[in-house]
Amino acid sequence: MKAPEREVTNRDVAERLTLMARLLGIAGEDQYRIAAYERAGRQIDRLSLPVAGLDEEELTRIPGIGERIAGQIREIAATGTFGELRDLQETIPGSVVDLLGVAGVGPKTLHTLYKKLGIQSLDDLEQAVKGHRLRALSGFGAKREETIQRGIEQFRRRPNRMTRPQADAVLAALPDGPYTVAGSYRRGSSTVARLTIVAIEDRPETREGGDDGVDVRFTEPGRCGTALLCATGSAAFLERLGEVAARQGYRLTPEGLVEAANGRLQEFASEEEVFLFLGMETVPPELREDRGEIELALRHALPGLVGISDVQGDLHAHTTWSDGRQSLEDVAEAGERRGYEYVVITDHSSRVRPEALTKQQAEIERVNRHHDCRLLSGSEVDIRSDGTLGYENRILADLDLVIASVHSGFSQDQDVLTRRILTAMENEHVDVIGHPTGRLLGRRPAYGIDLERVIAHAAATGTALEINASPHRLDLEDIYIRQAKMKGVKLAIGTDAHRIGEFANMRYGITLARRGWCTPDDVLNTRSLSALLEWTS
DNA sequence: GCCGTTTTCGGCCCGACTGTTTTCAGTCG
Repeated sequence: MKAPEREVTNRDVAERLTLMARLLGIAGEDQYRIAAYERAGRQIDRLSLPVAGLDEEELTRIPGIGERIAGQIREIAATGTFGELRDLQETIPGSVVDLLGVAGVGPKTLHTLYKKLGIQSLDDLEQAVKGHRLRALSGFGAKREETIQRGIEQFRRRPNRMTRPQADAVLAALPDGPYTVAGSYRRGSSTVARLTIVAIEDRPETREGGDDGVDVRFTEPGRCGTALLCATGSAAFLERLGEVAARQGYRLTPEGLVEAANGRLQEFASEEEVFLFLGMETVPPELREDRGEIELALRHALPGLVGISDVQGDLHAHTTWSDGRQSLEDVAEAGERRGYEYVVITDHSSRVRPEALTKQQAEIERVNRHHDCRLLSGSEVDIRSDGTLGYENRILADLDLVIASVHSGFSQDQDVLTRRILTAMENEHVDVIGHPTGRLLGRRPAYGIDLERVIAHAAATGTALEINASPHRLDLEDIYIRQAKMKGVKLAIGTDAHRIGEFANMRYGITLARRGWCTPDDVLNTRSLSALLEWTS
């Protein structure tokens, strides 16, 4: 038995257990046994206490962890894995497990494909689809072959980019030291291909760092301004800024501004000093995309962007009443800790029967008596595939805020999908369209809708569009946020929090709103409670 | 596999949707 090379984290344990669940699924095991491992994995993942130090008795006190899995967790803590998992891994290659990432392929399908057709890899699967070997199996037909073929194409195209939490994890693992994160991360991009950091040293050696997907640039304190500016980009922004400098007789370099006439170097300790020297307003990193910001900065006319401190509440939260893991009390407490005036409870219409919704409203009133942060009664109501909404109008009329979202029928053609959303906006009770494009970063592309039509109709009907702040969605994308804002459409930033920790994702939503040039006035939840309620009524 | 208990085995979240079926299984959220 080999000891693990580093301390085993809860994430490591959770990953092992989740992998066990997947392998059992492919092996065709009992679904409840599979579910037990999935549940255990989720449970460990959300635990704040490090699980590696617990003994078996303490472990079994965690809901969903019994004697068996407790023993396996102890084994993971000691050796990095566990025997039963190793045994299963020997019978099922890892390349088979990866196929679960193909949309339309679930555990049951994969079990059949693996056992009956011996499919072990993406290439195998594609060959089988192309050779029409799937439709020979019972339960499979031409349509499923097409679905899986689309899934394969999408899987192959998936970009190799980090989500922001993945990037944060890489940054957290870096050794301490004076440095600033630059690049697209600093500009607030929704995903990051490569991390760029500027390390500040008194006597920088001439060297290039670049381990572990991190690009390190060294500078000294006196030159930090241009170094950071150049490392932050974007390329288009820097090119345009270079032109501004050139018109004044300078060349922009990471070391400083070089006088064209005599090669003398002008150094700057901060970005602000560079912009000041060039006679410009400081351009916030989120705007540095060459979308007109340089011209405005020269005229000192940049918009006053919305900031996290402008936020008065969260407009999108789930609880245990649907698929969330937090109670109403948990939400009220989380809102209080964040200094919010309100949080809107927006459980899924598909999971809360009308009678339960009435009960929830009573419960919300009860919770509100004990907390300063006011819970509002809302819903995330499905826009069903036939275009109808998940609740009748008389129920929607009773709610403080209604978010309407598409959760199904993603593959409908663009016109049908677009019209579903337009129709939803026409309902007088619908206040917000949730995650308007439905994308899941790195997993699923945006569904095909005509966003220009959606934005125009949002303006016409006075419906807000959501900026979904979940780092796995970050939906709407910045250029559409800006288009919406320019048409007078309000943006509703919601975290879509399913558990307490996710309220902190608001910062991602704010970053995205800033990339869309939003001022506080463009964002619905910068309003006070009374102003918000006035807007919705 | 876990849990709760009618203490040793039966139930485990569920609704919408799709495709392949003629009543259901699998996927997805």
